[in-house]
Amino acid sequence: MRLATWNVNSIRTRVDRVVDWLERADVDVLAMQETKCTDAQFPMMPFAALGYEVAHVGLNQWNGVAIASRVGLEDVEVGFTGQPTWSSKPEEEATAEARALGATCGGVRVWSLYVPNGRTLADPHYAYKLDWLAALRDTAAGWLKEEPEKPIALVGDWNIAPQDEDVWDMAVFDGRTHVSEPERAAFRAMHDAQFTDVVRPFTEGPGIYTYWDYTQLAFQKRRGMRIDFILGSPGLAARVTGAEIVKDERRPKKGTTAPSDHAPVVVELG
DNA sequence: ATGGTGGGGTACCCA
Repeated sequence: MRLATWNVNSIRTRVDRVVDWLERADVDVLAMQETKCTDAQFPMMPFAALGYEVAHVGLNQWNGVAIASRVGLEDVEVGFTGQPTWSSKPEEEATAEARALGATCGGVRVWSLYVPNGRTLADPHYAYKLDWLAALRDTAAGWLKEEPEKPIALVGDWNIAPQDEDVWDMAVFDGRTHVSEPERAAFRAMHDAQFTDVVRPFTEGPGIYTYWDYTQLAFQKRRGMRIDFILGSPGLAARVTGAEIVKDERRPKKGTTAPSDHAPVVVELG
């Protein structure tokens, strides 16, 4: 089974590129972030034509997460049921932001996650980001307490560069979000909760990224960030046989729409 | 040069 995550930056704009990649990538499950549409606006037909079922949550033009699967799509769940401390915001607001969608696909519990950006260290969104991550850790740890062997994948845009080598120039990021110590501690805490990065062992840096800013020719200048991750529970990590970052999908192509600013990340499970 | 490029929308906000 091949499981992928991709921040698509608007599925309505990008659907042709996403579906074109799916046709070639032999991916069974694709988690998407930043779909930027409502459920009614999500372009289901191109996915259905390739044999994928899709679950989506997005209540407005911001955010929105989805899971497309051709190996079953069961127990679809928005946010974390039974976790009122899911975020520092009221539950209905957190749901409206549509940052987490779970489903069981081919026996694997998959969560498509769009971690809050944080904006700046002084912004209330930064505190919200840390609260969100703490709630995610506590919730995920609870799942493993119930079922230690359960294969669970926490995939998506984490908006954290956990190591210095995960950004093209640490000096540029001094004092900014994504590299701050509290954010990195939150990412390490996921590992302490037994959810480990299953992609990095197959894609060692430095210079290996999943995101390149649209501005200042960042992609052409190889100025990127590694912020998209697949974290696996022990039961999932034991099955991983390979992983890749599909950098080619970040490349502009003549005669087609612009690429997303993120590349897909894929993990292979035995 | 306080820029650049994208997406959402239709005035700017967000990444």
